[in-house]
This record gives sequence, C-alpha cells and structure tokens, in this order.
Amino acid sequence: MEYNFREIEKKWHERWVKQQTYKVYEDESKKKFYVLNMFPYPSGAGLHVGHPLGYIASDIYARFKRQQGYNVLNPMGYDSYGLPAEQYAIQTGQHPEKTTFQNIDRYREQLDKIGFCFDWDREVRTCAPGYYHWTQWAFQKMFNSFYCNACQKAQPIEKLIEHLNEKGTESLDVAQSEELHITAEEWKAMDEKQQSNVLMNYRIAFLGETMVNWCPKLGTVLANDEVVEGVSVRGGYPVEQKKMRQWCLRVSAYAQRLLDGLDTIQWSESIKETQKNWIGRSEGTEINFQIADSDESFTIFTTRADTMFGVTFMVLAPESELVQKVTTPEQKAAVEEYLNYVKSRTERERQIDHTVTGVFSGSYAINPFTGEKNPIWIAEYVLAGYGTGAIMAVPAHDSRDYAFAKHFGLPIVPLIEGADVSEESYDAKEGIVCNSPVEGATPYVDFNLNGLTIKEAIAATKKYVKEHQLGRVKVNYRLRDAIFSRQRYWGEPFPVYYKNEIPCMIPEECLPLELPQVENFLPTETGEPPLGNAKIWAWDEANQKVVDKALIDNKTVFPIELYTMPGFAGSSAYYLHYMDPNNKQELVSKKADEYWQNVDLYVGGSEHATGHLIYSRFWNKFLFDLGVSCKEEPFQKLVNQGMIQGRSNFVYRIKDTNTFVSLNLKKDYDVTPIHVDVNIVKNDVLDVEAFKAWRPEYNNAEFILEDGKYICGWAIEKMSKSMFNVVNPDMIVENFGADTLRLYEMFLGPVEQSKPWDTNGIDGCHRFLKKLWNLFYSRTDEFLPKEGEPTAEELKSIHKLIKKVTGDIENFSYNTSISAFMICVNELQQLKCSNKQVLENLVTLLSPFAPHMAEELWEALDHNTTVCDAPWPAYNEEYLKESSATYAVGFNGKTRFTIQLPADISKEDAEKAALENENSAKYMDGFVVKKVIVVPGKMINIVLGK
RNA sequence: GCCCAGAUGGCGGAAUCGGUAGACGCGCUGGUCUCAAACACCAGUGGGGCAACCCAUCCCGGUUCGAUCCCGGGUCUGGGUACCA
Repeated sequence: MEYNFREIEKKWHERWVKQQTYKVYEDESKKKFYVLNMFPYPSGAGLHVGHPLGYIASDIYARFKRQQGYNVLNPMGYDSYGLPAEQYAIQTGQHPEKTTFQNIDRYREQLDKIGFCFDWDREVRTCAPGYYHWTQWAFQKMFNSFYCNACQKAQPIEKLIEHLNEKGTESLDVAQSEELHITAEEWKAMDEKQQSNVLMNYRIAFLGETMVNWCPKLGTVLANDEVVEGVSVRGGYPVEQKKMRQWCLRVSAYAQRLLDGLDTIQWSESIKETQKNWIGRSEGTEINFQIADSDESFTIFTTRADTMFGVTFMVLAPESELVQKVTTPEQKAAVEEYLNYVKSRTERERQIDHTVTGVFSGSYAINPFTGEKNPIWIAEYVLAGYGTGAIMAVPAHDSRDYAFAKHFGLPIVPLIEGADVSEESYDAKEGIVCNSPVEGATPYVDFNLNGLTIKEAIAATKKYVKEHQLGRVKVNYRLRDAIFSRQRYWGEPFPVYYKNEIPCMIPEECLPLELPQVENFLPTETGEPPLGNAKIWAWDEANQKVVDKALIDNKTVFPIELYTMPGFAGSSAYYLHYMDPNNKQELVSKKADEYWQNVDLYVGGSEHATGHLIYSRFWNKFLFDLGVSCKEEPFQKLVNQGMIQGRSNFVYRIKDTNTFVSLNLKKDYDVTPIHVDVNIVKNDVLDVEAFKAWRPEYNNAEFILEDGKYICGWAIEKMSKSMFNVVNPDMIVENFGADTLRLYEMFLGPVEQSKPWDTNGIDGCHRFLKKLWNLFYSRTDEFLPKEGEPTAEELKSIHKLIKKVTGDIENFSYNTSISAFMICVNELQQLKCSNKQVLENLVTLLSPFAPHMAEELWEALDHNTTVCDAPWPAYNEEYLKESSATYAVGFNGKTRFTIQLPADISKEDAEKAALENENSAKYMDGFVVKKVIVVPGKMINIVLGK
C-alpha cells in the first residue's frame, strides 16, 4: 500500500477536532507542563515557510512531554493590535478589524494544515474586548500603585497618601520621577489637582512630561526599542525628540529585580547579556557642586569618583533645567544660539555626527575637593535623560571629555602614574593614582588618594563623600520608563477620563472600555489622535456609561482619553490568560494560576530581547506583587529559534538583449543578474518554459544553455516577495504532506540557528517516511508487523534510537534525532524487521515528529487510543552493549600501533595485552605504559613513555 | 568603539566528556529497472597519490601521547548596543 499522506492527514485532522484530542483541563493528578510560542501578528502576507519553525519545534516538545505523562498546555493566539493593520486602513478605508480578522482566518487555515497540538479553545486575541479588559485592568492597577524601595514591591497608592498625610515626603523611600520635598501640612493644603500632580510623581502608570521619540510620519510616539539608529523600526521613518505629556510605566523601578531575575531562568547567555546591557546597571556616586557666587548647587553622577582632582570643567545637558540658572547675562545670546542649534538637530543627526560642540555658560562650579572654580559648559554630548543630566569632566581619563577639552582648549590633568595624555585620554580603570592632590599644592580638604589603585581610590572617595555629606552613593540604570501612549487608533483605549484635567479611572466594573467606531483613522484636523474622530466618546459619571461627546459639560460628562496603548501592552500578560481564557471575572483565577504557574518553555525570536521580553517580565513582576501571578518570572526556559533565510535564484540577461546565458558561461558576456521565482527552478536548473510563461516580457526570451540545461546562480538573502524566494508552507504540504514539512524544517539544522531554506533537500525526508511506511505495509497491501520475540539486533537498533531521541529532544537537537531515525529505519529494513514490539516503539518515537503518520500506524497496530498518549519508551543499556571487537591504539610519542581487543575489556587487561602484544613489543624498548584510556565500546589508548 | 555568537566537503550540517573528523540528508558520478525519461533501488563520493601513505575543521602560535574541542594572538561573518559619564 502506498503512503497516501493527503488522505491520512485529512482523516486525522478531522478526527482530532471531533475527539478533542488536544483539549486540556487542569488535572491535579498530573504534573503540568506549559509550552508557549510567541503569538504571531497576523500580517496580510500570510505565513511563509520560516514562520512555523518555532511552532514545530515547540509542538514536538509538547507532544514529547505529553507522552512522558505531563499535562501539557500548548495554546495559540494572535497579537492583533498594531500599526500595519492601521496603515492599511488609512490607505484603503477598510476597518482594521475587518482586515485583521481576514488575516487571522488565513493564518488559522495555514496553521491547521501543519498538525499542531494547540488547544484552540484557549485562543487569545489582543484586540478582543474580553481580553483587553485585562490589559486595561492591569493599567488601572498600575495607576493605583507606587513602588516601595524598602520592601522592593508595588503597593497600593492609599498607603502613600497615608504617608503624605502623616509625614509629607519625609523618609519616603519610593520610586519617583523626581525628588520632592513636601511637608504634611503643605500636602494637606493642596487642592485636588495639585495632589493629583504630586501623586503622578509616584504612580507606576503615570502621566509624565517627558522627552519622547516622536515620529511625524507615523504620527505617534515610539518606545526606545521601537527606534533603531534614529529611525522607526516600522517603516524606517525619521524620529525626533519632543517634550510631550504621555502615559508612562515606571519600569525603572523594577530595574534591579529585572536584573536579579535573570539568574533564576534558563535563557541563552546572549539574550541575558542583551538584557543586562539594556538595563545597564552602573554603580557610582552623586556629588554636589556649589555654583560660585550663588546659593545654587547641582549634582553630578560619576562612576569615577577617584578622578575628583582631575576635574577641569563641568558640562550640562542642553535640556537641563539648570541651563537657565547658570547662564550669565553676557553669555545669554551665545547660549540661546546654541540651544537653538541643538533643537534643530534630529535624533539621527545627533547619533551619527559626533562633532564636538558646546557653549560656555558664564558660571563656575566649586570643586568640593580642591576648591577650584571649574567653568560650566553646555554641550549636547551630555544627555538629559541619564544620571542627573550634568557631569564633571575629567579630560585626562574620559575620551569624550578629552575631545571636548582639546577642542575648546581646556586644561587636562592626568591622575594615573605613567599615563600619557598628550595624544589621547587614558580610559582604562587600572593603575596607581597620583596628583590627587598635586604635590606641593595647599590642601583644600584633608583627603589624599595618591598611591592607591583606582579601585581603592573609588571606595575611599565614596566613603569620604558619604561621611562629609558631599553627595551619596548611587546606583544608576540605563533602563528608561516605558512610554505607554500612542497617538493611534488600532490599540487598547485607556480607561481614563479627564475631570477638569485630573485623570480619573473608569470604574473597574465598567471595563472593558470598548474601542469606539470612527470613520477616519487619521488624526483630526486640530491634531488630536484618531480617537478624536469618535462621536460617542465621553464619560457620563452619574450613569457610568460612554455617551455622545456633544454632552460634555465637565460637570457630569467628561472627555475620555484619546490616546491608545502601544503594541507591547497586549502581549505583556497573555500567557496568564491562556491559563484561564474564558474567565470573565479575572485575568486568571487563583486556581488556574497555581496549577499552571508559569511558562516552562517559551519559544520565539531573539528580536524581542529588549522589547516584549523586558515588558512582560516587568508586567508579571507587578502582577506578582499584587498576588495575581504566583511566579515572579513568567518564562522559565527560553529558546530563540533562528531565522529562515531565503535562497534566491538568478538568471543572467545579456545587456540590451532578451537572451539569457547559463551560469557557467556568463563570464564571456556582459550580463545583468535578475531574480527569478524559485518555484520555477529545481536544483538550480531553470524550467525554461515556465520562465517564458512567468512574465510577458520573457515570452520570446532566448537561452544560451550548457549541457542542454539552463543553470541558475543563487544567493542567500532575506525571504521576501521582492526577491522571489518566498516558499509557502501550503505548497509544501500539498506536495509532500505536513509530516514531511515538519521533519524537513527540523532537519535543516539546529533550531536556534539561522539557516537558508532550500526546498530541494525535502525529498530526503519524504523518502524516509515512505521507507518507514514500507516497514508496515508490503507492496501487496499486506500488514507486516507480527507478534513475537525481537532479535538482539532489532533490539539494539531500536534502543539506540530511543536513547538518542530522548536525549536530543531535551536539547532541541531535532536534526540529529531525525538522522538517527533514518539510520534506524535503514537498519530495520536491512534486518527485514517485522516484529510488532519493535515497530510499536518506532511509532511511539515518531509521534512528536510526524503525528499524522504515527496516528495512522498506531491505529493499524490495533490501538484505539491516540498515539499522543502512548507512553514514551525507556531504553535498556543491556541491549546497547558492543559485542564485536574494537581496536586499541597506542602511542609512544612518535610511533603508533594498533592491536585488537574486546570492547568491554578492563583497564588492567588492556594494559597487560598491550605489553604482551607482539606488534607492540618492538616499540617497547625502554618504554613503559604511562596511562591507559578506555573509552567503552569505542577505543582504548595505551600511552607509552620513557 | 564596546558586548555576544560563529567560521568544518559542491550545499545544509554531525562529531553531546580532549579520543578513528566529515554522521545524516541534498547534490554529483556509475549501475539496475525502462523503448526512453521520471520515480524507485544499489554502489561510490573531502583533496592528492598506482600504492603504502600524505594533506585537510578560518590564519599564526601554545598545552597534550592525542586538539574542530582547551589557552594566547589575529582575520572574517552575523547579532546586540552606543556620546550612559
């Protein structure tokens, strides 16, 4: 009987649906295992062959775990809010919901063909009100929380209000936008609006007046991870800095926990490293500098407190609030001019062009260690957003300060013994401190660092600064608070209304606040975001419902927020809702959360390292503080699948003709390479007729062939329509079947590695499945497996496979597993194996990889349960023992000899045999056996020496 | 600039602990079947040499009886990040 994959796969898809094979319940009698894929954004282009790679890898793992007896949760859904659907809506006027749903249907259809064990009853869509209810809910919880530094935990805002009522901001140790000094009396005297503003300084979700990445072309602000090299990730449009009032999330409050958590999870070192860099912890010192002839002072941050004696000037960021205070009347014009220049520069220009620029403010700051007056400069190389937005410049030991000092002719004082700073600064943190203070100078304070190492000097300075209250020891993080508003339509609306400019939360019981209908997805003419176009978009406080905007009177009916949430909002807690997807009362019930806990295996691309994977860790930690999530880290193990690249083919057209020359003859002509659709090329040989039919301009193309064939060139490029190298999984499934596709995707190479797709190799995997099929069915339709005792060779072959596959799945080495399958099937074919027990084991092992065929054969073997529940077999070392002889190889440094010995020989016997062996004897003069290395079943080395 | 990962036949890739380098698949070559082709099956396939053997895991050096693997230096490729004080 022929292997009829079309019939088999159709049959089992239907049966899996009918029998609800992949439906999962919380089953206390079984251990849970939670497998998760990063859910896709359903784009209009549909899936190409690269998308399912991670899904197949995790599906194999999920099926394997199920066969090991775990209760496996393997859900799937759609990250369905986002820019492309909205851009498409703007262009065509089609509602993004419509195109999104169409795309989802197409994705589902494609996914269903591949035979995943997803429990579709748990599907989550971020754009569904039933889901974004909980995104809005979490936002409100963040609004109503602050972060307590002492207890390292989010707390209800009421606790903070209590503190303010009792003590004002005194002894308040919390995460905050800026340090405020308010007494309890002052606080109590404030009106509602003033109090609201104060609380914004502490809320975890807060309105902040911040510099944002504004993208005029997209008409919205973007988060830091959405901007690369000064342009937007989506679209590549220029991004500029702009000060705007925005919703923000105080992610920075969790910086230390986000860092510490990395040690508790099994992620690749490289992605942990990326996150560590992104969080960017740096331990340093904040030091106060008095402004000369003034009562004002300001604080700088440095990691090199040891260089206090080498400070020759100070620098403020142009955006710093201090700039106005320190600018003297004489310098005012120059400073204004400079600030205008800085404003005119885009983010991109600033990043690429590092020309030294700056202006003197006219003021001086007094160095608390030397008493020297250092000029205060204003320069764009100092960033407002990091540290205090002000630095002390030590040109001898910082390359940026050095360049600045050289450019403006400022002094450079070296502080490290032997450091030559005539050509460049000495940035290394190694060496012995000198000139601190300079010898013979009148000491300003009783403090001396000379002779210490840099490390010792930093510690000594920190201690001194602390004791003399010149500043404080401070840990800074590069991690910014996340900007959480977008001026877009297709996203979660904020459940917020403004009561006389005070933001108020729509009552929890009124959630979700559904996204209103609009006719135009562009911003309004007055520059309001698209939600400004919504008519029914005002909050009636008395009746607790959304009403017509015309009714706004700011007494009982108020305007609702026009911003929407960014893409990462919906993807930050979706894994929790999969645990309990139909819960209308909670994001996840206590019971479901305690059963499923967190994701055991998360599979997805590494491009989310500084976006989704930071935000969802933050989000989950917040929910952990609330007691909603019982695990602090959401994703225990992370596997990053590699990208599948395209393999493009080229034809070579002779210039100014319609004649194409084959690859190896092209050197004789002046040719232009042209991308050709890979689907009309096989093994780099062009289907000439198909090429002529491909496009009208090639109808009468002529060819210069080699050996009667047209050979195409090739290159590895990104898989994209414009390169004509996109391979669609549907086509592969149609021609070879889903099982072959699954096998081949895994056979291509390690899951975590990027590799090119080349459809040509797929025959090998298809042949393997046919061979395996032929172990069960003869050409005359006879069912071959028979009861009986397996032979030793059969046992050895199958147990070798069990051992190999079991180990490989745990390591995600699916490619070598499949190789092992091929070897085993070849061996069993050679042995003419028809033993039922052996073949049953084979089917059990095959199940995660090729589930359709496994089900079919499992049924044929007379089982009436699904193969998904067939227990994973254990291997027996007894059957794996080598019985044949092996070689021993000895060395005496120069000459090597071989003798034959039994494989399971002991160390002592091998040594004895080597000495006695005739062949070796002639090398033995003056040599003694120094070491014997026995590699069981593989080789024995006898090391000789004098 | 800094951080991380990698480099093995014509191609994708094996070698999981420092132990016969190139498993497995593709491609290629030859054969069987066929009027012929396709499919399928069988055999061969890193390079050199008639051969014994020699040379081969990016390059240079080191440790070791023995290195794709460990150490030092360098080249190239991919990814992350960047006036972060």
